[in-house]
Amino acid sequence: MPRPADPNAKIDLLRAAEEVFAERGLDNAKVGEITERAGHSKGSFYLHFGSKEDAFRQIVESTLARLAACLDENKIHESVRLPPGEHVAKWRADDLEMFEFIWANRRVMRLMLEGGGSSDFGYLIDQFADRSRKQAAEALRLGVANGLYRSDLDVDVASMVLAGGYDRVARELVRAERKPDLPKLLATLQRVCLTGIGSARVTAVVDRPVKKASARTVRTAARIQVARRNGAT
Amino acid sequence: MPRPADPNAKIDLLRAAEEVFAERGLDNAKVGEITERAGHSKGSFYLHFGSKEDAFRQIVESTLARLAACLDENKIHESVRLPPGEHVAKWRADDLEMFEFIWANRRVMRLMLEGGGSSDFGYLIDQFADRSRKQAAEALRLGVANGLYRSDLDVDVASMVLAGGYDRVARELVRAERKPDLPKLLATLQRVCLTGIGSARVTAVVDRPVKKASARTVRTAARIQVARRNGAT
Amino acid sequence: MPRPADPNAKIDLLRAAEEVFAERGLDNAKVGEITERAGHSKGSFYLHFGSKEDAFRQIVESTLARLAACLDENKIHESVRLPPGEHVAKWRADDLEMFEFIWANRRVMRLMLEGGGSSDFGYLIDQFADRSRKQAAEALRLGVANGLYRSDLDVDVASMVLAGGYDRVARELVRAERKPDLPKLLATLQRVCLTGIGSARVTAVVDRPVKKASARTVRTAARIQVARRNGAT
Amino acid sequence: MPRPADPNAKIDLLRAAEEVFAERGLDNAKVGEITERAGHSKGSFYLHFGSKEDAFRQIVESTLARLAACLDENKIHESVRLPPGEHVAKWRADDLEMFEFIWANRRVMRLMLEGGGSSDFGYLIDQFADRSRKQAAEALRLGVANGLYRSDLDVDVASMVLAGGYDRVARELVRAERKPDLPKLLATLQRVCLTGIGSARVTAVVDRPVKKASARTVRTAARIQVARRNGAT
DNA sequence: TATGAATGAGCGTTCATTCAT
DNA sequence: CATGAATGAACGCTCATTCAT
Repeated sequence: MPRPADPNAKIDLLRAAEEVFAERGLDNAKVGEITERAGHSKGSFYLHFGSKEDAFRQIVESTLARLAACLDENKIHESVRLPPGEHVAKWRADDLEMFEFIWANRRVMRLMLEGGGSSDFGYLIDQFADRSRKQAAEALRLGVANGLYRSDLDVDVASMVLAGGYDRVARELVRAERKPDLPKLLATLQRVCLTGIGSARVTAVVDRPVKKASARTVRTAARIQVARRNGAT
Repeated sequence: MPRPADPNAKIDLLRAAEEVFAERGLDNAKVGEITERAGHSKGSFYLHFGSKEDAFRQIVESTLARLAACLDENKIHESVRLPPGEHVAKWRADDLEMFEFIWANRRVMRLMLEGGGSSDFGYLIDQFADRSRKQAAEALRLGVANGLYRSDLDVDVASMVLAGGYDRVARELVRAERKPDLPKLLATLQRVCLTGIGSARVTAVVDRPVKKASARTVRTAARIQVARRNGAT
Repeated sequence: MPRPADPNAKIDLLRAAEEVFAERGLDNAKVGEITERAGHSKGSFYLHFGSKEDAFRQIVESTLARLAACLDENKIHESVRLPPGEHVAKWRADDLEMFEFIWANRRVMRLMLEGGGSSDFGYLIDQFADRSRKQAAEALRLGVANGLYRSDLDVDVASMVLAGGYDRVARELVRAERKPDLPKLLATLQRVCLTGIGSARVTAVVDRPVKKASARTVRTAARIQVARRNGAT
Repeated sequence: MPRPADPNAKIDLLRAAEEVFAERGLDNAKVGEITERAGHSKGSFYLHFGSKEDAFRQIVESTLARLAACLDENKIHESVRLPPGEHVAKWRADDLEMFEFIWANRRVMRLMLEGGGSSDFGYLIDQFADRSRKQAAEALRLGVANGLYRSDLDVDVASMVLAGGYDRVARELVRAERKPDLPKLLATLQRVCLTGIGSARVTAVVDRPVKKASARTVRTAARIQVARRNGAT
């Protein structure tokens, strides 16, 4: 049964594609299932997309682009110039915006965070991960320079922890069944990132720039490597 | 006596399979390519594995099992009972063992961390992520009880940051071309986790349990949601 | 409007499938050969049939269903109520209809009578054989009650002979190169069935219900069994 | 685990092959299953048989050869020279011998009667059917000449009925779960063949040589053919 | 002779993409 | 623009047969 010209065709198809990609991953998604759910014909799919991969790319890239706006360099430059109290509040507001977006688009975000079900698009995910880390690094660098962050901070490693921590929160969020209290969650997240986990007793032990590994650690590591050489499968 | 079983057959096949799965992902890996690279026949593959998926599962599960040994609960219980200095050293030694393993098995680890190229095995990755987070939470809980970690720590959120931070470091590691100085890297990582990123100026602002979101944050969030309702696709 | 469905596609495929199944049997028939002979693509085959077995089933079952109409119970009930002369004529007309059908569909009929070339479909053939025998038994029972057939008839055995005799005629027919004179053949067949093969001299010997095996026969049988015990594999 | 030289190897393999062929048909039987059930190696199978088909042929042909002995021409020549009473008794004894053999070898017999599960061996079955019919024809011819059978018998058709009737009884026998009372069954079978099924009322109608089809029958047949041309699928 | 691991040709089926209407 | 029947390359898996021991 043909239907009249449908200006919503592409939207229907994108929505259905998103659904199917999310459920099955790129490789196991069938064009036929997408068009069936969209209520359009297979031919219509190829009127709007060059290929199945193209549809996937359009979905992922548009989401990625919109998400990237939340990780804007300008915001960072602005933010680090603020006095501590406002900096912290701005940070939280920016995070909230980003996580609201992630929640709203959790299906696609989850698809992306879990690799898209195809190794061919790993680059997209990597790209985003690299970007978020670089932004974190830049923010830390500026923050250190502005006295917001610890002057002895190893920016490379800290940016990994920061990006990774946020990444993990995002991964949990996209899999959540009910929307959590985001402002509260993000405030706590921020606080953990800023203050770390150690009590005074412990931070005293580590709270100085690490020059090099202690002799003891090096010996332990050596033992482990020897063990592995002998026994690993 | 029949021709004796080629003792290398399965190993060759596993190695080749690992290679091909890593390059193409499960779905796009071709059994023919695996056997060709392994230098064995197609039939031989099915002498050792029930199916392509079975080979994938064997590779991933055995790696996962060996990795799980590095995330042992006993270690945690031991570790938190030590005095701060030793606790910190033990932590680093355990981390080193784990990351040495990850480096040694970086090809499979990368495959797993990037979703295996198939949505059917997402559960494996999820499972591991859940596990690592639960272990982190348990460690934090005990550490707080023992006075090692801040008494006002939100264990749920902090465990996400911790697991996420380590996760990210692992992701960078499996993609690294040259082996980094792991002891140094892990010491820095540990230090960041323990002390956080904030300078005294900033931590002062946030260094108290968060009761609820500030009025300002709530207003910001509301604005965002309205914006999304109007414009998001 | 899409390209309209090729109305001949399924018919072409069925014809070709029938041909190939008849030549090679189900198991040795190759889908590729069927589609090649049909002048359609391999994909087209799966547009019309769920599997090779499904195509086989469709061919066999539709023929079987149409054939079953020739073995209708109603016809039997009608027929046995007629006076002898008309009964005999009706019988011949019904047989003619059935054997005309068998001739017209001799390729499929032969396929079926010879087991379809696959043990998985033996049940179809058995089913038909059972049915034809049951119909014969019913017809005989009614005929005996109506005085058309011998009152001392052993219906069970006679129905086997009847069904078997017709079965064999059908088997010869489906392998015949030229169409025989069916009305004549069937008239003769009917006559043999009705009057038997024995001359008066011989029928006198056997023309009474058999009570039990004679002593001589039993002794013979015993000898045979002993012989078998000693020598048969 | 190798076993000592086993002179029973071929017998074990034949028995297992018979079993598997009977269960699955030639095409679906797997050499691996045969050797497993036989308790021998795959290699051993090919030491005794050139191929799977060869094993099948050996099984079928040896059974067929032994069965053929039961359909011996000499017996026929002997039998028809006997006076009626003895002729009938001899017939029954010969039948009994044959059906005892069929019962004893019912698994292979069933395999053969049902087409062996492969069209490639249809010729064996056809061959046997032709042979049994020819023997029947020869017996009838001689019997007519000797006044044992009706002088107006159409030997060609009657031999089909005879061979078909016996064939059907054999088909039922090979599928029977318990051994029937063969002497009684065969006596009844013989009686039906000799005397036919018709009562005097009916045989009177047909008991004369058929010259040609009646005008009425021909018209009926014509009607049917017209109908088929118009309506057949 | 006996073994059973190894082989690889072969086939059923899927599904992204095309194109006549 | 829209349709969906048609296409055919591609791939997982099977299993009869071989042969080093």
